[in-house]
Amino acid sequence: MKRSKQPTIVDVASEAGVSIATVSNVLNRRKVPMSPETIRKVEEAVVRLGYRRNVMATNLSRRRSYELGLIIPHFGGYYGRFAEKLEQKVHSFGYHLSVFSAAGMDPVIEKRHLEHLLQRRVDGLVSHGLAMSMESTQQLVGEGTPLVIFNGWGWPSEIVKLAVNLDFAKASTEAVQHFLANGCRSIIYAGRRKGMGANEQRIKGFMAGLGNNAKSTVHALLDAGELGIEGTLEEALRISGEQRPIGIYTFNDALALELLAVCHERGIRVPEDVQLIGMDNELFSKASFPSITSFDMPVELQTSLVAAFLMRQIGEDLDEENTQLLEEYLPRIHVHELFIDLEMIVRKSTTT
DNA sequence: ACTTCTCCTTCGACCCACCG
DNA sequence: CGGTGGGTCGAAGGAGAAGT
Repeated sequence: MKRSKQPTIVDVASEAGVSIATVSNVLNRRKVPMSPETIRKVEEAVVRLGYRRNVMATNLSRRRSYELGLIIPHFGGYYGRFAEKLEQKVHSFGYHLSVFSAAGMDPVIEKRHLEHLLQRRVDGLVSHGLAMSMESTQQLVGEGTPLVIFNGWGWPSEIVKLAVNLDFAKASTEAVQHFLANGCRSIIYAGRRKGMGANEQRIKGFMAGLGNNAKSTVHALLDAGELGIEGTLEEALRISGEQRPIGIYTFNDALALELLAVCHERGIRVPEDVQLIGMDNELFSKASFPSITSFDMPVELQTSLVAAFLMRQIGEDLDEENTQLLEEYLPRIHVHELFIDLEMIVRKSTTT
């Protein structure tokens, strides 16, 4: 399909009767002194010809693409919100964000996305800690592409300069302590996918929350992916025996909601017999009956930090607000990981 | 097979007229 | 002569097309 030639800066210059550089100055460099007459001629020519800047040529000239890449596990829930917020943040710096999903961690697709982003000469990359392999990340960093990881634990410092992580471990500790304070005599963690970083963090925090109560309190770590929803509830009931109430802390709100539905089906009372705490603070956790206690994900703060740090790595000037943000948070980095607190939203699933 | 041109824009270097 | 305003010039950039 051959397209008719679009007007270029050359056409505008010829139409306005000035040089190409003058057109460029009028359109982009307002600080260069120019007569009002020249500005008027150029602007009129632009309108007459319907000129639109050619971004590819601009990038070629600037040796920058002003494009950033984001790789996330999928587009749902928290990740969708993260992408939307980050898009807004980087846009305020004059950057465009291209978002890709890792499509269930398929290494072939991951490589294809990565290659595509590199061919597009992205100026920086943001990746979820699970969405990219160590090998791909190493390649990226080796080529000098600035990279910020979010929700990635245990990455080697020589690869990752900063990982902006939500403190799932701390939140999980808080969840367990909330159950204990509510008098739960059995506490269960229902997770997803063994070996996943975010899951491991939750388990770590879960055990820390039990602390000295680990011996006296019935507790277990279940894999809901393996057991299924019904199987998870059955196993929780079996392990708990006569101990009530049972506190079930789930990997996310979706899982908590599914468990809630099964409890309703079986006539198990929530929160009297089973208490539930989810994660993500999805809209439905507030709308369900009873509403589900959950943790709010500070996406606003997390994306602000990711954007500000990435911009600093790229060499962009930060405004006062972003400078202050980095000054406040960067001293809190441990090795290269920054932890952000989640806020527990207590609802009816844990209050009698 | 190899070299040169073309695409389009930016930006530092440079030019010229004018003024005090 | 030096400073300033209002411009222009030309190199650079990566990759595909065109020319030799």
